[in-house]
Amino acid sequence: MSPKSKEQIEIIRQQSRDNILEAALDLFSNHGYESTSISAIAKAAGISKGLIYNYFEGKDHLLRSILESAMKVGNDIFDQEDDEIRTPQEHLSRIIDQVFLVIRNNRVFWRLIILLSLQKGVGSKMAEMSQKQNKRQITKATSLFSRMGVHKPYKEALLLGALIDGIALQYVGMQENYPLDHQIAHLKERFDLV
Amino acid sequence: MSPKSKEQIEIIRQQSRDNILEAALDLFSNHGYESTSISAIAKAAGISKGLIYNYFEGKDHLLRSILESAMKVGNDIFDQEDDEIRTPQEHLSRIIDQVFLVIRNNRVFWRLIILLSLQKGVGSKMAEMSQKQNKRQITKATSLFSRMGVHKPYKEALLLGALIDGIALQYVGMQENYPLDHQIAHLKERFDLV
DNA sequence: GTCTATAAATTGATAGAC
DNA sequence: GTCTATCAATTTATAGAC
Repeated sequence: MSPKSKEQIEIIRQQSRDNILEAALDLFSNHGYESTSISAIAKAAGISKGLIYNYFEGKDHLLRSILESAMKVGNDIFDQEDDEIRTPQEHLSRIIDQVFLVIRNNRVFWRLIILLSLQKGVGSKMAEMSQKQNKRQITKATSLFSRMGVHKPYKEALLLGALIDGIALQYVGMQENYPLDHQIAHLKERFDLV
Repeated sequence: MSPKSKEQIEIIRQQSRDNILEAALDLFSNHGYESTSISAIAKAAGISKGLIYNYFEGKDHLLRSILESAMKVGNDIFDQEDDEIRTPQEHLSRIIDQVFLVIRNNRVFWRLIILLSLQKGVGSKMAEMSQKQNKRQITKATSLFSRMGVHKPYKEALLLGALIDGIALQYVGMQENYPLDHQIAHLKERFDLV
């Protein structure tokens, strides 16, 4: 009846979907997955409860959609190679920059990831994926430290991984005013990447 | 009626109380506070729902009891001074050992602490307390690094704090087989504490 | 495409029996 | 000291009106 084209309908659907996802991410991240009700999401998104079930099969499916879409963005950034990098120092420095760029641009999302990685349940699978990628990066960092002539490259990489996780944890947990740039700068200094 | 003395009754009460607290801590830590129901706690403790309300006013009071009792243990350990320590290196090394001793002995509890520190809600107050103590330790570490002749003592202390948090996060999040001792050893090496 | 009304199950919490 | 029975509120999820 109404003269809307299929494209316009699709746009509206996408907007509604994204609106729900955005509200859900914010609540999941701030209050936790289990303690966030569908009603709360609907209220935050300014819509009715019923509409959510029009776009997502259930609460768990909603969470998985959030994780999948956001994880995609993260992977895209990590996979881009940079041919202009010459020294292992530059390479490591670049990786660190990319990691924190992703974290900075997806603060609420990463708080949710950390939250889920600590809990059994729905998000466990995602936590496993995250850990697998972490291992890959440890391997890469080890080889780079090795090329740098560091004495214990594997141990160094492991420690760097813990340090990055720690800074990320403090950053996403702090309300604001966290000296992220200072921490990154001093981190690079301490690992001879400057 | 029954010939039980007041002391015996008190012992039974204490046992039941501790039994509930233990079950609740385990579930809160593994599945999160909000997603753990009173029914689940009762089942895990092998008792009825009603009994829980005989010992605790409600779910929030139960959580606070857990935090208070466990936090007490932590404070006791941190506050003990050691007069035999001479060099700032030894002092810092000792502090690090104490921190990880507490974390190691209360793994599930610290996972809960981190969990709560990331979420708004019931545990926020505890997270604030934890952060305050963190600041005190940063100050102490700064002065010790200063006495060691480190160039940027405050930045160094801040980075050490993040590293400790990161190792702790990985340790409590990992199922097992985390190389905690290796990480601590290499951490001390990298900060010239050996 | 969105909403309201409602069903069915679960939650935190209480009262009273033993 | 412990349990069972039960309440009121809230939860996820569905069906049907517009």
